[in-house]
Amino acid sequence: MRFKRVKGTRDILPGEALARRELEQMVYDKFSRAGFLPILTPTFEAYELYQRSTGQASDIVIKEMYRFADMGGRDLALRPEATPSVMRAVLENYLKIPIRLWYAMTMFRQDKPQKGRYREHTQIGAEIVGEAEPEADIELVKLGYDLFTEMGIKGMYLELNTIGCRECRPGYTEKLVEFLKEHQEGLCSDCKVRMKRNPLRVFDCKVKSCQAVLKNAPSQRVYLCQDCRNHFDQVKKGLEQFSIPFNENDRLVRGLDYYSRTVVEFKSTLLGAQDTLCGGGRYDYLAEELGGPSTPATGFAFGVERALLVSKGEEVFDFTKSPISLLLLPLGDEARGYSLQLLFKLREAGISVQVEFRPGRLSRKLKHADARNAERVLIVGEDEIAKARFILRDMKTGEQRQVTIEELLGIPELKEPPSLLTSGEDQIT
RNA sequence: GUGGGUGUGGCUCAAUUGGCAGAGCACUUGACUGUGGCUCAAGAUGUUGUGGGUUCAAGUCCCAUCACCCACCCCA
Repeated sequence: MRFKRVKGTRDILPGEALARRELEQMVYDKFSRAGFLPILTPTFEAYELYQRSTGQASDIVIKEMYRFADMGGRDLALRPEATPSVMRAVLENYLKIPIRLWYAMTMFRQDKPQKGRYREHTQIGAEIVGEAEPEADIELVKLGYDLFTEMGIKGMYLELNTIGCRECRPGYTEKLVEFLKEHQEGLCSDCKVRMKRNPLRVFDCKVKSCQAVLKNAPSQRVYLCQDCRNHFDQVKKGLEQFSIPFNENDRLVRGLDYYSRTVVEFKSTLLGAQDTLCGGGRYDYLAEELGGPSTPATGFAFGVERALLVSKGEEVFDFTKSPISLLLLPLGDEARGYSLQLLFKLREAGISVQVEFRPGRLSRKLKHADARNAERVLIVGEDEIAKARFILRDMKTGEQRQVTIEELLGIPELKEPPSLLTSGEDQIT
């Protein structure tokens, strides 16, 4: 029985895995320097956590969660996103706020897979918990912007909006619903449902007739309270001050229920209709929703697979070409055991080295060595062991000479870290 | 949930109006018993996604089904 991977999941082969490590290292450095601490939360949580935070009006909760019962009858779900877990962890562990946290964790959503979208995917995110100031939003956006710039994200642009707070949003949604009701006949069936559940989401609709109706919809701008207006103005001012280009888009809402005030999306023109690379915003009420004290917070998260897709494109390291710095070629049974000892000795000295144990004549072994991209080989035969002098052959030039183990340890090139990464044409997909 | 596309050796793809399932790459072995890359020779690899139907005959035509890819919705 040959098995296949489950729909929407992927095997991340060495080439891509290496690229991801490189990315994670970069992110780690950047976040650490900005005072963000790493956090890891469980892969599954109580279903209710997401229901209460991500929201009953979100598509994620309505139809995309992996929900299951464990043997104790607990109602659980694989995490579809991390923010609720992070906030839950902050509250549950009474972490001292303010605190800056970041994570790189897998997420699970049961939607239909396509390019750059998988049922299991990795998100890297950052959260500032306990700071209500617009500067926290600015800091975060700047952090993301620098990160994506450094990654070489192509066609990147940024959309920004505010969706008000609990003071001013109700007044606005009332007006919006009023308007939508008047123009109900022009709306698609989905929007009619959204109108009742989460009216702001109608702005997400791509149906042309709906967009036509929405063209004349009241703008939230007009209804913002003074505090929200100030907050938004300051965020915008900050971004301008630090030369971060953005489009102000009063149609940008977000798919999740917990957002308030600032919402932001990083997009790439390379991604087509599902162009969102990174999403985030402020969620000042989430802590209270989860039974904690009033705790303002703001954060963002991006999909690693998607980010890699728009930074490196289809190009990824070709791991089949990753070289072997030194390969030992034992000849004969006795030489195999000897080579293993030698292998460990050389490794302890910091040399990157492997052994070809498979049987065969020297010519066959050399052929294998070549196929494995060995840069040098060391021939370990009975004669060499007896004389304690081995033949070191440069596979590129074909030059070879006799060396003792002491001489081998003194060759500086062998101590250089292995260069596993060779750029190639291997496919991400 | 909706729409489109593709399924043939490990990989990339051929196969005429329906007529013996093929090539290139990769792989194995040998020429070469301790010196690779080049060359030459030989070899292995398939339920043509699956099930049914039409036919003397189906990779090819028809029906069904599955898988994967792409797009929509939504999201990262």
